[in-house]
Amino acid sequence: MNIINESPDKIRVRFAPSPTGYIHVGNARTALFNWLFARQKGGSFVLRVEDTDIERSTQEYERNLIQDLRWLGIDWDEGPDVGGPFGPYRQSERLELYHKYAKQLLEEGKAYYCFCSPEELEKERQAALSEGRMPVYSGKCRNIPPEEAERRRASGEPAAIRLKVPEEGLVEFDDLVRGRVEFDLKVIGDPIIVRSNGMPAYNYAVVIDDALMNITHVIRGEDHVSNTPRQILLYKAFGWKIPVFAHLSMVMGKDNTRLSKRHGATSLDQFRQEGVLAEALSNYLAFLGWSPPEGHEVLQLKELIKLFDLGRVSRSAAIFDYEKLYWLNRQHIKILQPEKKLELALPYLQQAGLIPANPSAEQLDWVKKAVEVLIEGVDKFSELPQKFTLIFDFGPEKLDQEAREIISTEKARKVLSVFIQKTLNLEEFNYEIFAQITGEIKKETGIKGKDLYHPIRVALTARASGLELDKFIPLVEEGSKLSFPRPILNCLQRLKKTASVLGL
RNA sequence: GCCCCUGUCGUCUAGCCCGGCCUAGGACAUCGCCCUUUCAAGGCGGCAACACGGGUUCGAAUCCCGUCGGGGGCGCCA
Repeated sequence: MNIINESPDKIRVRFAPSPTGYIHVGNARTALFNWLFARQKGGSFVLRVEDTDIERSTQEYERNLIQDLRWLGIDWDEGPDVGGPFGPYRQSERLELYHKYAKQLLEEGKAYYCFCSPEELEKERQAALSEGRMPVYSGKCRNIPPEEAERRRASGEPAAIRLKVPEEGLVEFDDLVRGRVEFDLKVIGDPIIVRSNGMPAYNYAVVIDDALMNITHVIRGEDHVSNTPRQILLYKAFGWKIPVFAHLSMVMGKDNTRLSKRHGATSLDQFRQEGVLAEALSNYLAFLGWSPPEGHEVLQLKELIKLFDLGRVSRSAAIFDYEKLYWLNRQHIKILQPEKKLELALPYLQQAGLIPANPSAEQLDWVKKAVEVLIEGVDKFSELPQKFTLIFDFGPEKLDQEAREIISTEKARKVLSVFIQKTLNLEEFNYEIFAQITGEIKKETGIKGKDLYHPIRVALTARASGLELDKFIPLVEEGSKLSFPRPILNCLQRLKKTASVLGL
């Protein structure tokens, strides 16, 4: 084994995804828990790429993986892109290692060649299943003399390598989140460690890698608990130190099935594109199955590191709640600096064609103010362009039902005709003028409050709801002076249009 | 089917290990009220859970057994 100049009891964890697609939030949560644990304990976090499934692994997926994890806020001390003393960090580059140790097991008589065909094995499996037994390899090739096995291999017969597992006994381990877990060896057959194509099997490669990389704590999904005894058996066969295991419960969709595209966004990439903040997503992910002793829920990564505790991780599966994620996102958006909000909002507004690709300083300044007020109550940045239509779109000719009702009353007609009359000959408009005029109307007609302001809102925005008018008016006035791809009408222009549409 | 894990409000969970402080706490969602120049945001309040059945005990969400439900696994996938 590698002897590296590092304190032997230093905590080392790893995240070992296979680059076969975009990274799923469930995996991201596993990565996050590993990372939080490592960072809190002053340990090392290793990224290892499990790309032995040549059919499905690609370089591009690996790049995405790295990019997505970085975006989330996770970094690693060792990995395929940054190197490290225990490399290489891609399984496809560690093939000789697997062969070397497989050979060792073979020589020690702890492993053997298996010549059973996949079809044959499948038949046995089906038979066991239909008889209500756990499918366990029969051990048929277990006692083929090594010389004979060698001969058959030399003649070109395909062979896999299996680990010899004791026939009786118990494999047990103390899981950091689930406590003691036991498996009867009777339900564990001799697992294949090297496939007949020469590639290592997953259960074998992880053990070699984890052991050689000095991984002390294996934190992974619950779907691996039944792999654990096989892996422990391998550690024992080599006489290696067995790491501490911690199995995290699964992340489910609303219908209690594994979270999938059907349920909505599931990859980090999708959430990023939607405009969910990385800090909101990591915050939410951390709270799936874990909670700090004190009730605070809106936390930054730094605080999560401080508070995280594997012992407080829940053992039952958690349902991914988009509503709560969006709530957390709103909370994190709220505490962002205005400059940051602008930076994040801009791409969405540009893509919607509202803001030019190279905006002027004045335009940027205006957008910053607009974002500041329009982002209120927005779940994710992708919803922002829709909010901006309040400013950019003005269509009094196509009012919705609610707006139409508001301006259809006697009082509303009165307010509007007076208001429009008083603005008819104005050269400019601003909130002070607005306040003065509404004050006059109140005095002259006795109409006030909702009856007064609501119709004016509709006249100015062509909608029943939106921003407060004291925010809306300055924003529109200022914006109308800047040349946007889609020009913003100022208040007086809006009023004229409304007047003509309504025949006032 | 077999093996493993798991079961507190609709959801995430606190409490469980070390029984009484639990008439079970918080958050999201939902409902209502307040605030208000609409809506939202915000503030306040309401509704809402110990899966079920047996034990053990003076006393059980907490300990034990069983039932039922949910999830995971049972590959020459990872």
